[in-house]
Amino acid sequence: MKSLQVYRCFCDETRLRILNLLLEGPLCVCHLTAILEMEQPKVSRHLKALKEAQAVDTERCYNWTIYRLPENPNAVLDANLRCLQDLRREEKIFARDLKRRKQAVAKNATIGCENLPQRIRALL
Amino acid sequence: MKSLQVYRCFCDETRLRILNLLLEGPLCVCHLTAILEMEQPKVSRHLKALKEAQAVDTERCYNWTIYRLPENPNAVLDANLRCLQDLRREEKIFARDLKRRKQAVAKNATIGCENLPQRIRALL
DNA sequence: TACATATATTCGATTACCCGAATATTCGTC
DNA sequence: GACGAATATTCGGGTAATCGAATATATGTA
Repeated sequence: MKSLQVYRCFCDETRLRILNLLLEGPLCVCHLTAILEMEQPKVSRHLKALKEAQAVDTERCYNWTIYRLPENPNAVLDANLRCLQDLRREEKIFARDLKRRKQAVAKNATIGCENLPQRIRALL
Repeated sequence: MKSLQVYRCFCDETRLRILNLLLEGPLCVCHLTAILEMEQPKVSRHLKALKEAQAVDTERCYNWTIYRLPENPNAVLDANLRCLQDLRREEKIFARDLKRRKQAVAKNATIGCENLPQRIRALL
């Protein structure tokens, strides 16, 4: 049953935190790693689980992989993303993450911009 | 994080099927066992998990334990019970269970009534 | 008290999940 | 081709979830 996979995604605090962060917009792996203060392989593994459950979409952009919420989430995902927004008020960790997200993204308007390859940066 | 426990409840097909059945009204363990065509200890164990996550309420009634959805489900539970009603159209197993439920309950207007203690039956 | 029914719990084995550590891959620069 | 940065995967160990089988408990009857 397909919905079970979506529910399994929501069973892990790290994945809830990632989804909460993506509610504010796309992020690359390195930003997620920094915000969550976790090892990169761990973050990547959770992102893979989310991807397999179709809870996130990805876009490869040079060296970066941008993760975002799907444009047309299925009903179960959609309902629980809404719940997540309510949970922000109850669980401090979500608010903390959003605060750190703001700090991380403020440094660079474009994600990962600080390390963009020279050839690419010249185009901006 | 408390919501994780609720989500873990939804990660199991048997528990989803139980919740789907309870959307139509309370049931006792023996009816659930019959409808789901599973061993009773298995059903009881899943019911215990639902109870611990506060996804069901129980009421002891003579020899029977009646399980029902809580009157005031929390936000996550409520949202996903709604999703479950939509899932009925996508997953045949839910419709099948509802059909069997109707058959099981039709036999006895009162749940478990066929085996009610004589002293109790006299009161009806 | 002995017995029957409904339900709950325990036990042991299997499987699934999560993690840290190490390594692989991909893409761009020099 | 060598190197660096960003990301992905693999490996081994520990923990948690699930199951069937057996057993325990609770309630009522004779």
